Amino acid sequence: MKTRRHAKILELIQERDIDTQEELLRCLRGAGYDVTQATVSRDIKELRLIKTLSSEGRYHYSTGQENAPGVSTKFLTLFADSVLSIEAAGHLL
Amino acid sequence: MKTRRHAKILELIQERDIDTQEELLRCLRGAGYDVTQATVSRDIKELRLIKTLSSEGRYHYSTGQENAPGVSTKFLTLFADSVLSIEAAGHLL
DNA sequence: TTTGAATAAGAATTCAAA
DNA sequence: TTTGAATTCTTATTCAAA
Repeated sequence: MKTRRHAKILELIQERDIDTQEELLRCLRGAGYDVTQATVSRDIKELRLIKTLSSEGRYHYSTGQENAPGVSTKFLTLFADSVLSIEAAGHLL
Repeated sequence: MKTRRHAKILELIQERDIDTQEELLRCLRGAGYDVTQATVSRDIKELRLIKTLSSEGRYHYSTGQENAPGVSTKFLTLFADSVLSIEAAGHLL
């Protein structure tokens, strides 16, 4: 469960600008992850996300290393979906 | 004045682990910079410092790019001292 | 182990002022 | 422009619980 959520978080912060944990929380909930800010804070720590300053002078979350956009995002999405499938099919394995 | 303080901040966060702005504030005051947390917050933003997770799992401030240690720190110190000298000699120029 | 509720701790911003 | 005081906002942690 946590793994899937982590993948989703990485996906989210690459898709759009997430300024606060509250904002991330709303997005997660929109995606069906019903957690609280405390969990988001822990997730951010575990994922080693950082709050950086955008070119417009606003803070937002990002992974430290800039990864080639597109490819990694797609991989993450794929990964998240895979885990979802495995979990969904889990009882058949 | 701000420039000197900025240089000092960069020096400080490379010398030791600074976990919070309050801690940085104390160090700055120890170095003779009598400012408040509001100013430190702004300085951090202007310097684009980020809060990263150390290997021990603790948060601390750092510049984003890891720069070769030693050289840059010395340069910064030198720079800070230079500015100090210029300011001290300012009325003679 | 992972989580939430509540709280504490930390950081950003506002508003005034010099 | 830069700053501080006060405030608000944001985030980390504690403590209990499942």
